[in-house]
Amino acid sequence: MATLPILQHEEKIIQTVNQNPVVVIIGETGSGKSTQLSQILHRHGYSNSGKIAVTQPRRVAAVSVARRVSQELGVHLGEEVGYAIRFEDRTSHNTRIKYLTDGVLLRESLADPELNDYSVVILDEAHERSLNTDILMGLMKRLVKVRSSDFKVLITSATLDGNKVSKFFTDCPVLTIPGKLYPVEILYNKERPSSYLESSLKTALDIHARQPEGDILIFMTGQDDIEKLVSKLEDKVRALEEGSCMDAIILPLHGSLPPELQVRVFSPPPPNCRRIIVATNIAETSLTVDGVVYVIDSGYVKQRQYNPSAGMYSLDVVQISKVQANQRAGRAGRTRPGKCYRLYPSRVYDDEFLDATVPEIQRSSLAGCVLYLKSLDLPDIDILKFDFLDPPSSESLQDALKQLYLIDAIDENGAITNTGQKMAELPLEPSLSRTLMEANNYGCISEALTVAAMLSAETALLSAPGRSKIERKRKNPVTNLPDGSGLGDHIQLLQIYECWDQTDYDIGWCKDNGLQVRGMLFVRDVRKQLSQIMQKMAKGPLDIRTNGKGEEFRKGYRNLRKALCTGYANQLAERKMHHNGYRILGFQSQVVQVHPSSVLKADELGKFPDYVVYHELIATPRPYMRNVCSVEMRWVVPIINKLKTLDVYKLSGGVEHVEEETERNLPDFPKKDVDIVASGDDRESRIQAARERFLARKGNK
DNA sequence: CGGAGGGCG
Repeated sequence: MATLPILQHEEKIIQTVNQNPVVVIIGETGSGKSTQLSQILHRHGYSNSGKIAVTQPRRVAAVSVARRVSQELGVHLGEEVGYAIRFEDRTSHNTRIKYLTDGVLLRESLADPELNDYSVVILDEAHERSLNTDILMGLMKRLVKVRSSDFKVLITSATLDGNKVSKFFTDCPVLTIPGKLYPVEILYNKERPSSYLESSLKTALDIHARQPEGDILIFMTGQDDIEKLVSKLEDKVRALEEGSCMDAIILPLHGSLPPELQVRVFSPPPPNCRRIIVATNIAETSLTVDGVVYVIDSGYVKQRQYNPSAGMYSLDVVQISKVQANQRAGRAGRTRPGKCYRLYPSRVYDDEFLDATVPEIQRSSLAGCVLYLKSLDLPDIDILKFDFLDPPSSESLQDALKQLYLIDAIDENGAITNTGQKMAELPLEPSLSRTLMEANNYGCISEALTVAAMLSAETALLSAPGRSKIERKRKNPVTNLPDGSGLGDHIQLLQIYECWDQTDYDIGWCKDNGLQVRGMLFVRDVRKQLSQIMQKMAKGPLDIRTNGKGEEFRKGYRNLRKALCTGYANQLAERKMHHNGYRILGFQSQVVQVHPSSVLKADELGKFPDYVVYHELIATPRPYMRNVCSVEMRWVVPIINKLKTLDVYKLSGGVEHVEEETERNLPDFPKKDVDIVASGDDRESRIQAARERFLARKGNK
């Protein structure tokens, strides 16, 4: 234990913490910061007046670090040392050191914004800049002022942006704790390769043929590239003359790989055999592979980003940041000196890579975040001027306000409503919380709970190897899986869960139908958690039983779809007259399609419904609505009316300067477009009226 | 008809 570098700095750390409310700790990999900082503070009495909280961006980390620390202190996990993650709280009144995910601490701060349980909060892995950690940093900055002397905040960060964090916390001190990494030699390509797939292949084979033993870790961007590279590597390795060099096994590693295949990277290779692991950035932080001596870094990563003016996400391949490049290189030096082959020139690293990854808060829709901050009701905090380490654009904040207004979470002045306050209690995206609120009024809360839970797990539902097969199955009536009665994907998700429910949560049934067991169990947990929160809010019994093909089924799921329409008022689309493209309402004008994987059915004329709500817009690179639900025009009318009263300036509390009225894209078909649609009649006139009022309002500005 | 990096309540 004495070998951990951080322990040699114990005195300095305590002295600095004594004298400062906030301290930034730059702890390199292997410094022991995650396990030792809490213990050091504990030893020096910081846990006497309250608990020491240590946040982690990931659950597994919170659990495993807590376990380690409890062992080191020789106590039972859950006593002096415990952890809290979603669905699981292993702490007691004895707990002095509590590891928790950043999300859990945020939830706790909803109940007690001053976090009076804690004397110290350590935000670990803050350099990863997770959305929740960024919000927490903003809250901590306020809290150290409010709670003054008895409260300490420690933030761990990376070398490259430690000073930035320090500046944010009014120039607090920065302590650097060296790590225990072995040196890693960095080798650059002279030029950027035309194909980083081919370049990785060549580099890997080169290492395999010429370098001493040690595993190779290759960072690629996604499943597709990984599969291609794995198969090429297998061909080449097989073609090598026997005995000319050692054996090699090739292992893919990415998130949609089933867990039993993921854990293969944790078992050591047979003797005289080299492992070549081809991974996404899952191997950058989430999973640590032992035995890696060589890293091949493509310099790219797949990143999800949100465009607030279009209300759309895209998944793009982008260049990594310097922090990421260093993190990747560090993976080669965990067991002995290693080498990192960067498939790009050093000038690209120097001149083109950003210092740090663009924080998630600048790449996400902020509706949930803004609702959360509003619900805290901090008198001294103005949401639009909330002090973030890296503030999101005002465009993004206004988009969030607009969305929250459309789903009744805030009023026209931007103040949180009673509905909004309740919505914030639910661990869901605002659209889904709003759907639950509404479903409660329509007597379909059970169905809505299921839909919300299913969508919370969505990506974890389909098993990886059969993904494309399942997608085909979704269309193909040969399968036993229900088809959403043609009404869309939300309904299908509900029906799938109800089928599973009827098998008494049979695991075999999941496997037979190509559904991930872990994903479905997660859905059941989420549904239970949501039910409990709803019961508590209702202050009375709520019929949350799953009742299979009951009332809602017979009524064409009308109540549920109506509730979804209200919840997704900010994600509404109207079909173009002459084809099956949709225009989305409330964002800048654009035409989108229903995602090909959708089970939404066209009518006998081949037309989709006039109106749908969608769970997500994704450009890949063509714009699609993913997970759509058919809704009726008369449910849509009040939403269109609300869109007309939208005044972002007022929503912002009249304080923020709004540059220019963004186009609302209210329904306004060109005159020549006289294609007759099912519900044509009074739709046309309403649309015309809406258009005129909108234009009139615009003219007034 | 298209494609899914990672993570959290």
